[in-house]
Amino acid sequence: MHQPKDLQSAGLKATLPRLKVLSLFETSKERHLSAEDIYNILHSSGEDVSLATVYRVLTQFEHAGLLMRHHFESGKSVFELNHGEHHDHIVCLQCDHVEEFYDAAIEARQKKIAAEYGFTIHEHSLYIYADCTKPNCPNKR
Amino acid sequence: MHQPKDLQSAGLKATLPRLKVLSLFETSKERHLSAEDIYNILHSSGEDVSLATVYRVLTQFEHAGLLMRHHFESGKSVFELNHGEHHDHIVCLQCDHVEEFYDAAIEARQKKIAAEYGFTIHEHSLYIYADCTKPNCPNKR
DNA sequence: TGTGCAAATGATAACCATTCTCATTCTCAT
DNA sequence: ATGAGAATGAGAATGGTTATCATTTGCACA
Repeated sequence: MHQPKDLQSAGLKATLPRLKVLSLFETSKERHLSAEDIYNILHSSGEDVSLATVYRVLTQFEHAGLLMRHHFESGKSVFELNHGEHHDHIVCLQCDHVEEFYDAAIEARQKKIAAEYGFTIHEHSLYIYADCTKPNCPNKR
Repeated sequence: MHQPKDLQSAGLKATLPRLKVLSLFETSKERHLSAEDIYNILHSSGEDVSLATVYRVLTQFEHAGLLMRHHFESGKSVFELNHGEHHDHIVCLQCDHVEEFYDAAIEARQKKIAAEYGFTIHEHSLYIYADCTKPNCPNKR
């Protein structure tokens, strides 16, 4: 993990802050992290990276295709490693737990619909907001 | 349009700012409006409503079921009249033009997928970001 | 293997959308 | 009409994010 090569080939210098952020995504149990999450995790393990740098690095990684940015209803951006396979999300409204899924039928319908309306699809985001069934979910139902 | 009755039955007093905002949604050509849009439109027609009130009224209308709130990638909330029929959106990334669509196949698949993962769907949002074909769209392709 | 320069970082101010505060004004049941 | 409580306006405050700029760092080249 965190080979300088990844960054170099993405056209980014292998700086310490960038290596730390990338490594965090590769080792963290939680796939989906916000800028604040990253800032807090790094600081609590003694790795001081400025919040401004965290934001800059996340945006750069997004543009370089290393990360994907998501806008959940929380109002803040959430990032995950771009493993190259498109997928959509189910987000629990109570505990923010996220499940990923991919459905070929939905993808196909979307393409068809966009074409009908004369649009060229750039990307799409499908978020299903729901109540999950994790035992520790604060969801009361 | 803008009958006090609508507001009363929603449990809201028929105040001037509320009537103005509601009426704006009912008469505006653009179905999808942000708080700032509304503030600007009202002011440019001599109707002075405080921006804070616009935000308050929008949130109240959303809770009352009169409006629906959407989170597009623009970063700001966008509202539209709740006509009771669920639909999804295609948003042009260049000119913010919005098309609505409904696809029974996609709806069915979503329900099925959520069930497979053990979720109870609360709501969902499907936004397709694309390039539109409006003649006045600043989209360069 | 040192050196310079462009690029990256840190600290903090600025920004933007939105919410809060609180004194004043309005709505509406009486 | 009137009074109690709700709604409003103005501006301060907030939260997430971006911009500024002086300082530091990575790295191509000598």
